[in-house]
Amino acid sequence: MRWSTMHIPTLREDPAEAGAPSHRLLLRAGYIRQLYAGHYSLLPLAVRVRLKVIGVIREEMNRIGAQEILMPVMHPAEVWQRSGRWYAIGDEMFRLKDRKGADLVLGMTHEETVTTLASELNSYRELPKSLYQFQTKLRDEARPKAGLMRTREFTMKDSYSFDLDAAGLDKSFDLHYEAYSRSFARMGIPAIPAEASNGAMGGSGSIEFVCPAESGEDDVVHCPNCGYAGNAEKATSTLPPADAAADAAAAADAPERFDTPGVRTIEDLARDYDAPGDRQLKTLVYVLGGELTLVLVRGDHALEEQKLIDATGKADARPATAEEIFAALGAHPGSLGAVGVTDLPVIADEALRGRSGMVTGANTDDVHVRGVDVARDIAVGTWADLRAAQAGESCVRCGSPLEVVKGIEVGHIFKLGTKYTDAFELSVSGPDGKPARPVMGCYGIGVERAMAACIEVHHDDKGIAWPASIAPFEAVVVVAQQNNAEVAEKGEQVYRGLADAGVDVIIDDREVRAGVKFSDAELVGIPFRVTIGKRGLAAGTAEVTDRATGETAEVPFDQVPKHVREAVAAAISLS
RNA sequence: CGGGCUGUAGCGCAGCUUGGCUAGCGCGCGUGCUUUGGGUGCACGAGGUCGCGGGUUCGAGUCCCGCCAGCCCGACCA
Repeated sequence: MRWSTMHIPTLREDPAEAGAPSHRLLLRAGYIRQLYAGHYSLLPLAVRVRLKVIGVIREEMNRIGAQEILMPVMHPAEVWQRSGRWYAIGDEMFRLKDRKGADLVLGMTHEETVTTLASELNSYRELPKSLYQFQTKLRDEARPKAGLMRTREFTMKDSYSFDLDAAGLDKSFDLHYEAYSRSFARMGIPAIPAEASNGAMGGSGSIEFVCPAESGEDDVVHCPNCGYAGNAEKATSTLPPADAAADAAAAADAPERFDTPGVRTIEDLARDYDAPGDRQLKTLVYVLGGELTLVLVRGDHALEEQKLIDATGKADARPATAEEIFAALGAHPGSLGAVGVTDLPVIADEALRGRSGMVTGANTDDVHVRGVDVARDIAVGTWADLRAAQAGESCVRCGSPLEVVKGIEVGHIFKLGTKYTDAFELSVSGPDGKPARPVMGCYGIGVERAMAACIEVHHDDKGIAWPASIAPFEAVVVVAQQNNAEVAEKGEQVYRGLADAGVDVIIDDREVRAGVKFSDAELVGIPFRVTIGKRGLAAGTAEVTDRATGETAEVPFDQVPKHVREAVAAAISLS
């Protein structure tokens, strides 16, 4: 490939609209251009990287025995109606009508479609089976952002496993876990596997792969000591046991009301009434599945909404409005409590179990109660882990202090169960001759997002520094003096030598100053730069420079192909 | 969907507050000379429905109203 003929529109200045490093660099280095919000054209360099990412994932999927297919982007509404998601999903699904007026869906994922294919599985002997594809997904994201990080149109590698039973699903799940771990490692993406909420996908378990990055949207609770990790929506931590003596000291025979004029917050109460946050009950009011519900957490804890949803199975959760609250409890937020409340469901966080001597609102403005014994005074209907784990709390596995890191969700694997095989009434003949319902798993990797995540991790002030495994080219031959016939010819020779040695190489044969070529090579992020110039010509050497480290080696011309090929191989095996 | 901000040449911006002759600057682009291993220097040149629509005015890039688009924060995110 020749730089002089390739479309690589690099920009000298940073584009104004780009915030995240990957967004800025993808634009500036000539990889992508925006058509409109959330929709990007991939230019030649990006297409090359995308194909390499796909290549890595494809190898790893094939390695675990998955088979590649390709399903349509556009689906009849019927299959989505059959699974129920036609009704369950809101504005995020693109819907349209064809000329006959038939309802159609632009696929945001392919569980329905693959399950219709799987109807041709007839016997347990055909299981397990994993099918995968690289296909465009369309999602009407409320807020596309950060370039390729969050778009409305993107490529996803999605795979779907079918097994005879739960044990089989576990195995397929583990195989995908391995394939994902290997894929991300090969692409130089330091993805942390984190326990995650299944969310609306349902099913019995899920792990998301999170690449730590400032620009990420996920919070992951992570133990640097033992490696435990969980999405904030799911992660737990160990708390020190409550101080029984202190509880006893604050306890009372019955809850005791006391006036707290002007007190609205946990902090007010802690400061003015000797009630530290961990001695308070925080009473939140939610509308869960249309029903007003009291949610209790410790005063110094934060509710994790997803845990509330997971614990109750009610996906339509929202905080109640001040009006709804006043109508039900007769008080405003700041003076709410669950003591004596029997007409509303109460769900409480596990950290409150067994506590006594607690302080909470009295459901009268400017009045609180103390000496509350949770077991005695509150009609808790459901106990659950509801609080958000926080940095500094103890790891549930090893007890070390946890940290909270921001990251990008680059992959997610789910145990689905039989939600879709039930809906489509899929069955195979089991070993006993009776019908058996296959259990499914689904597994996704965002291809362009993985590219963005990789850049977030591999860049510096000069530009991108791709891992060799997915770089658009492995090496660039820079002809330092294009107008010097001897230098130009030597550049061509070295270029051919590298190509013949199997190196994915581009020659920068443009009639521009050497400085421009150096800057562009660094901006674009090609791992190895082979510089041919007058200096080296006399000595019979080229300079081979490592993009990531900046280290340069003088290499005799005839050894350049071998040297670079080995350097590339080493770089690829490293990751 | 709520809050904030921004739309002027391919990119980055000034001009708007206080309306006024032909709308400017830097980068990039073209031509020529120059320079030649870290985005050279000089000269000449091309490139604009000032986001769109309406209004006020003798006159609107500038003031007013409406709309659209984009960015950031939040909500949302199967």
